[in-house]
Amino acid sequence: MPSLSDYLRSSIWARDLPAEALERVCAESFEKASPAGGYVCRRGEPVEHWIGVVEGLVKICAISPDGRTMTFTEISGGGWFGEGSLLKSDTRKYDAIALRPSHMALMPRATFTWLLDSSIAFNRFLLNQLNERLAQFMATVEYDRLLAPEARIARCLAMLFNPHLYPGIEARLHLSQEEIGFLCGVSRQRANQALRVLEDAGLLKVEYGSITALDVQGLMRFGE
DNA sequence: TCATTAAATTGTT
DNA sequence: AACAATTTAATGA
Repeated sequence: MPSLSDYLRSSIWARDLPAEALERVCAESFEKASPAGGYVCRRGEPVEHWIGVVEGLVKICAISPDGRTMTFTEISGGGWFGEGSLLKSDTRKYDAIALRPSHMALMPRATFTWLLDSSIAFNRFLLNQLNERLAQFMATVEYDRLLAPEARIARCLAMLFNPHLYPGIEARLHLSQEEIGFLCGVSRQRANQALRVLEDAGLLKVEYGSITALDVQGLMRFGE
């Protein structure tokens, strides 16, 4: 696992920062670990940090009043989240839960705000990240309303390989079929069935507790 | 290292 | 939703 300092320095947004700015970011940020199943942060909490996943996998999710869970997206190593909440002065709107033992980098609000006020490069990065996220969620609504379940699941999974939002993602994703169901808005049974169709199409490989993407472009085009 | 057991995940109805 | 089968992880000799 990379050290916190190495992790911060290798983040995409850090590349165009002057050395002194990086020093300050490293000095003020800190690390936090969460066990599998543990909350990284919860809905309703005050938002004090921008959060980067150093290692592991974190889902951003909500739970319905009757207990059903739905997942918006999964953040893997290299990904950052929570900037939307930091830009507003409001409590956190969603839960973040570690799906595997995970390490997070926490950048305090003051540091984040300072970067925002002092670095055009950082602003450019954030604008791009917000734009990519908006595109992802617009696409999700589109797929949800226009596509058959198998194509929807294919594209939900393909979107996790967006290099802007999830720079450290690997072809093999350690997600159970139940979690894939939460992510794609289908039952575990439906996810199971769809995964086998996609495997037969040669687009991914299904294994115990994980899937391996073989053809992300193909997943994105499935059902056209 | 191997066998046993529990827990997690998947397959099926 | 429930149940059975399978895979992995944990434990202890």
